[in-house]
Amino acid sequence: MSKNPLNDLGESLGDYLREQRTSAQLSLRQLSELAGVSNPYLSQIERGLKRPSAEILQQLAKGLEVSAESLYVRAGILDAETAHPTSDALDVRRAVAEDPVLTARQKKTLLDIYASYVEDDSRQ
Amino acid sequence: MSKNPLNDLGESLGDYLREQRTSAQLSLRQLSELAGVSNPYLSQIERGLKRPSAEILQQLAKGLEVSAESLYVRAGILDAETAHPTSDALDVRRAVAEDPVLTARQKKTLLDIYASYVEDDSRQ
DNA sequence: GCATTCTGCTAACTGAAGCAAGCACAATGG
DNA sequence: CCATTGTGCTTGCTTCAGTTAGCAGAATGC
Repeated sequence: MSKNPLNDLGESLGDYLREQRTSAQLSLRQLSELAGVSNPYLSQIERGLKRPSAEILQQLAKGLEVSAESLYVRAGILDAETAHPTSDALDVRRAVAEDPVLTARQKKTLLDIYASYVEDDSRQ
Repeated sequence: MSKNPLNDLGESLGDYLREQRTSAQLSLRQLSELAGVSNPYLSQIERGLKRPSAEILQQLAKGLEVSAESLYVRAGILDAETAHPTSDALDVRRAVAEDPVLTARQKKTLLDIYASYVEDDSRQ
């Protein structure tokens, strides 16, 4: 149906990036300069036409002063789903769940990441 | 000197991967099957000839049952240095900060993501 | 009115990620 | 002694991330 293979993730990442960029009062070229990428490429990322590598995401995160992980999650390359929560340290989970400013989606993201950390720790 | 552009990171990642694979008693093909990549490509990754994308790294991590994050670090695409958190909504922050099973780095990651959510929310 | 300088976007190219097919060598075993 | 099946590696090929060069429109100023 869609000839564009990266609709879902690409767009949500792109939207988020553009949102962050504009709210930071940066032009495409300014951010591209900060992040060390070309401005047309950044434009394409923001419109969901290209999906940036993790390296590029890290650069962009630095330029925008947001966490690289948050971009990774948005880009779908950090996901943390394997998790079956262990029964350990419920404080973080509860604090996240009860936080009034987070959206349900954001809560899920945080909980997933947290779960992956806990699982990882017990694994190795 | 070296005609190979990705010596440092590529090799340390490759060495680590091969180490993990062999100690897990897996052949190239077995792991490539588990991770959903081709076996020649995995071979090249392990020898530092190719540098895998974050997606591939995630798959490999899953197959080896190690954390994706550890591979990202080895691949040089996760580094964790960025942020300066804002001062808002202390509950989640405190719960994360005081969690005993999280590493300092993981705490930082979670706090960064949380900060980006909160910042994003108050921004717009 | 026209030049400058922003803004974002398009087009065409380069280089490398990742693939399928297949090779060379050991070890088994009929 | 040769077929089979395992190991890892090499060779081309396709696809796409990321590039440079340049276009179209809005805002400034001479």
